[in-house]
Amino acid sequence: MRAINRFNVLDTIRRAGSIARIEISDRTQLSTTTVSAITASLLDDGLILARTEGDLREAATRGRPRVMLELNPDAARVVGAKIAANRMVFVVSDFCGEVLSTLTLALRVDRQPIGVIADLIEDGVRRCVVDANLALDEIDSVCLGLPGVIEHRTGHVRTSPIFRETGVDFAKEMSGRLGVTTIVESDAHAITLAHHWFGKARDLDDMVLVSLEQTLGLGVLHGGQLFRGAGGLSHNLGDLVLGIGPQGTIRLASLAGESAILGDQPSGRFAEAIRLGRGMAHAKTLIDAEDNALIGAAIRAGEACGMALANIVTLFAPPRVILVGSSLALGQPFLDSLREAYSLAIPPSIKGVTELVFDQSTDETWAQGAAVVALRELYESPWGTTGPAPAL
Amino acid sequence: MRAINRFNVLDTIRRAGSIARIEISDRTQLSTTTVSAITASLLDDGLILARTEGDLREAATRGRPRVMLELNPDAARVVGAKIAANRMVFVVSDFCGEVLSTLTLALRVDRQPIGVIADLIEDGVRRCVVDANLALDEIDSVCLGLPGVIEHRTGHVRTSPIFRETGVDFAKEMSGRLGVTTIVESDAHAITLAHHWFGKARDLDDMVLVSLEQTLGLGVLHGGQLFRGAGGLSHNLGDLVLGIGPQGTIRLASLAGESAILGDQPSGRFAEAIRLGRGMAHAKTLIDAEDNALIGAAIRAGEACGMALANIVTLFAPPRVILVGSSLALGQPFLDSLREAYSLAIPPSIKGVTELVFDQSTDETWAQGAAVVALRELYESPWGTTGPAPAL
DNA sequence: GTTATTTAATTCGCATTCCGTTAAAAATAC
DNA sequence: GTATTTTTAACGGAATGCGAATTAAATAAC
Repeated sequence: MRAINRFNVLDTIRRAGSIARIEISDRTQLSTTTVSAITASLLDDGLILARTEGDLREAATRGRPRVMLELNPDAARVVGAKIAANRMVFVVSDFCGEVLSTLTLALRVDRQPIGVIADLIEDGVRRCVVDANLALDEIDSVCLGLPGVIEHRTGHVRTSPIFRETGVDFAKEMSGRLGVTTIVESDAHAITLAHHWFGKARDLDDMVLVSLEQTLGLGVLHGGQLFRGAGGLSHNLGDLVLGIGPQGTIRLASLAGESAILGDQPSGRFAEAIRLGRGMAHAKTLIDAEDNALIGAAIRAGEACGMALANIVTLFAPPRVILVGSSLALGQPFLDSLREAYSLAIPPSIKGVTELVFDQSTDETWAQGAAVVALRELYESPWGTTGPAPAL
Repeated sequence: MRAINRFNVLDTIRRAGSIARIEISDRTQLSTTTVSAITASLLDDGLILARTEGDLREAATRGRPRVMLELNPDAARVVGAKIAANRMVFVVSDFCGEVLSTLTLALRVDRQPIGVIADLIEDGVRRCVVDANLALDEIDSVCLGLPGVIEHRTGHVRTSPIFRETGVDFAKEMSGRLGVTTIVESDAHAITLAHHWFGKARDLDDMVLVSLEQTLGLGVLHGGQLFRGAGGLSHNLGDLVLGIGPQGTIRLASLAGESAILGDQPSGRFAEAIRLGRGMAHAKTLIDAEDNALIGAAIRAGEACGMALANIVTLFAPPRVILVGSSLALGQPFLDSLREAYSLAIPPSIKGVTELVFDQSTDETWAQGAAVVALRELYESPWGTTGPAPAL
């Protein structure tokens, strides 16, 4: 009981960023007495801080000025990471989700043995922590966001484009190496929470995010919680079947995956750009130069995505869908055909329910999302009402 | 707080059917003291009953015998209904979900004006209540399960094959006519809860149900709760897009809907059978007689369903999928091609996660599911942990 | 037939937590 | 200084939940 109220107060403070006790009691429907008791205990535990100035009401109010409460950034530190096939981005973040240090490693890791990848990640985490002037034992939790199908609950990576192996118990592997609790999560889920806390879904507890990267991922937020399949399984949109062709099933990934758009030849015109993680940017310049083959690929990919998107909206009917990922960089041809296919495929009965939003986040945002996953586990919401955060 | 525990105790009793206090305290982790207090209040309110005999342990145990507690069937009565295009089925059920009376009306209502349909439903409800030797004012709640896209929260019917109009506020309409709180819910959601309480998902809090009737519907159970879209919107699987053909999008309904399988000619060979609601049964006899046109249609429908099913499993990754609905009556050709297309389309990464279960429930089960929807509202789960019920 | 044993359920007393009210303290505007 | 507003503190009352002891009801043992 106390735990619930305590969490609600803490969560209210987080959402508001900075808030007076009276306001907390207003929003949580708790008496000022109780709020005072709980905030006193939170202050005691060092989870929040009091600031004498900062009352945002009209400067000229009489009466005792409000004491603003806010999260204590130093209450915890976590590391979030986005692990992609050709780059890794790490952030160290404080208890508020604010980034303390960033590290980007541009290197191609896919198809390396697990041990090598784990080595590189371990290295990145350690370096990023040092960059933040911290030691690893000051880190409370680490969360790695990877592409693929991941069982969050068990930390099992069922399949991932960056692993040769399937069924890797990666959370255990990394926890052992780092000596810090390590969570493994789908990168799409991470960016979904990032948008919920800081981005374009701050105002919503229900939404869907589609990530168009090397892998096509999905994040569904329902009642402020990530919707996970059995065992906390993440979704892999690329596995969606769009039809049956002459040589078997046609999956979304084969039309709209990175390699489908850019071509998969190891010695092709993109090989070098892709290796450097600049495939999509390079593609964009070629499209601007009216490279018809590429424009065609982008249009086909957009159509496939639009159709898949319509199906997802049919199933989830969210008020908002956020599209993110490197493929957005393809620009007009891709986006226009996506939008067109979407509006063609969306059934009339739910037209107008869903709003499409495109967002080109930096990789840092993805890593920050992973940090949010870690923070949410620390917050340990008893009844899971973690909601949006303040405008930064 | 008390409300939570009270609900949990009540729910535990419902799931167990018959259970001693000590066992409740075991399962709920509440102290025997608290359980005693709560059960006393439940007994006082007439929601549960005590039975001296019925201790199921080995007959020869020493000690004070257990007093078994069970739901009081008379604590509430609800009406559940399945409204389909060519028939209506009503049940009156008690507080346990047990059926007290049934009424089936075989009549074609689709495309009638709202007023006519409402008249017929009102009539059916009233007659079924009388059949149960009850008066309407002894009914606590009514729930109507209809096909289509329905906003449970508002009682709005966005689209339904049985209504000419769109955007009908049907809950309000029927509440007014009956003078009883009336809930409107998707028929697929109703049968989903029926399976959760009484059927093939008693042991699961997470599962997906696909209903293959005139309309193709979906029910997703997540943490013991129905997963609803924005505004409690129900899903319409028939709107899923399977590809783009020469004349626009190809939707699942156009391949696997009832009219797609049976043909849509008003004067066709099925016209009469369909009108009588025996379309699928008739089709089955023709298939058994090796009617190739129909077998072909069934196979195409099965393939389309299997593919759509694989996509749904890709998105939700439930441990079990239950398939229900009249189309299952088509038999081998349909089921085999469905299974084949499914196993072809299911991505290897989640192979083995999901178990397919086919179930040919009677219409009464659907109506019973609607009754469960009504009962759940009465139970008013504070934290929504309503789970499975005992084998009957 | 009486007593001991075992198990189930209830009663009693205690601790916690919350709320409401009231009062006091703090801090500022007028 | 006085008025105003926020925050803290204190007391009483109410609800809840738990542990320990007690009662209840049956069987086993003698």
